[in-house]
Amino acid sequence: MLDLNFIRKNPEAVKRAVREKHERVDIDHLLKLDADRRELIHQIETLRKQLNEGSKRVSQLKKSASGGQETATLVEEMRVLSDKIKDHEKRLDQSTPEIDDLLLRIPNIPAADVPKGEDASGNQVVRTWGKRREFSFKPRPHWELGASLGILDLERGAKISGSGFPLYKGIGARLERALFNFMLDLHTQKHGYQEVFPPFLVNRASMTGTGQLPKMKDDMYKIDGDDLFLVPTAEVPVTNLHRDEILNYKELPIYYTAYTACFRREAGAYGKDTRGIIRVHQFDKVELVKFVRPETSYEELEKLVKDAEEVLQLLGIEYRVLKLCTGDMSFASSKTYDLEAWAPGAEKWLEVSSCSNFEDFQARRINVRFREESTSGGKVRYVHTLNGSGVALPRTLIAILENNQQENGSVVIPEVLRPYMGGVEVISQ
RNA sequence: GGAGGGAUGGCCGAGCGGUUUAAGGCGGCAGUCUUGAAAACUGCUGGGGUCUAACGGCCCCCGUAGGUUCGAAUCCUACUCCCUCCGCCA
Repeated sequence: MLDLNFIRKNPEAVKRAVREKHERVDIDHLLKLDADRRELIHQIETLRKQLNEGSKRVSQLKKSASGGQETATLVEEMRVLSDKIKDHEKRLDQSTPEIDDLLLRIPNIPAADVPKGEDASGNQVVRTWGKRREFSFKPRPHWELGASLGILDLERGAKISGSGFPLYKGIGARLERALFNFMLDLHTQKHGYQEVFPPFLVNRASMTGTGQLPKMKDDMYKIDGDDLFLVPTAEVPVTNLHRDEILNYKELPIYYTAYTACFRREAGAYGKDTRGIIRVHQFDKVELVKFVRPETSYEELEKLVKDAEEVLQLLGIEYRVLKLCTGDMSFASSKTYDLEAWAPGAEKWLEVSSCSNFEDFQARRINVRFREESTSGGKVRYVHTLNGSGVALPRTLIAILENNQQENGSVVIPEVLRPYMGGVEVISQ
């Protein structure tokens, strides 16, 4: 959510951001509603002041126990005034939700160095890492490898739940577990993140706070009978951890990492990436979340990306880093880097991480602030929030299977995972 | 699921229709004293909105939302969350 005061002063910049991110919000209409609202507030406050003064006089008159008639007249006057205020307040209550709703639909403004672009084709490759493996045979896609190795059973997953709910078995299940344990250990032990294990169901306020609602409501699983949603990413519970708090400057920066399963309906993505586990309704992910001082957030974004990259480097997966253009970045983001791993079987780059600086956009929604040092005036300011996958599992698993496959169909386990696998070096039939 | 108890500022805690402009304490910050620190003393110390060039003024916030009243932290209703006990249960 943007600062309404900022919108008043910079309507053109806001309109540009709305256009660039392909949103539709009538900013002029918002400003009109806002002006009306402020006029109404002014009226109410004037009336309320009169009411407060009148009530005080009633109190004094009653105490002096004189002028019964005067008191009765005044009380009657105040009753009329009170009704008038209630009437005005009703009008205010009608306009406020519309303003709030419009505010929630305005996207964040892209940072100055974000490339302009309409869609994914406008994204810039910032760097690549790793050497493309030369295969002496035609690399097979992960769904074939997974099935023949008996570690991935999509048919039975579909039987239990439906298409897009993968079932990992045996050494495959262990590999999945090894991956997120490895990632959590790396981030907690080497990168200084605190591990949290949050709820997988969250309430509406949390979903709205991080920006999934109202825009993405069709992409989420909603619990029937309760106002709860399955988390589409750990970003939601972890970022909401400090909702409505004022942090001490000494606490910043705060780094959290969390494993959760993630649930996404992927409405509107039907027919895309239907083979294998490239796009599924349930997947595992290790998330990185930061709360930082505003001055440091872009520096913190670069560090966050490096932390995610290290996961891929240690796993020996070829990847590239993209800086997303205005048209392809998410609603709430100021600047986003995507990490894409190379999958030689599926023959495409797969997004395994998306790292964003939201500046104060989320902080404003979830009301997370911090108090400055008293030497800086002790002012209360919004923190900046960041997050990124560190990293998403199914596609990382795909990259491992497809990159590390051998001609006989077996797959070599990356060395860093072997301690988590009971020393298993190769998955074979 | 059933029965009770509770929710007040960063924390503890008073208040139970009108000097509440939310007592008091703790914590925090600044100052005095001191070579420095501690102690003691003094002062300051929540958030939001709105008007103003600014100084500052005014309005709102005592879990949330309604209601009663000239006036609500205080009375009424509903809801949420926490605690205790019972039942059920991994």
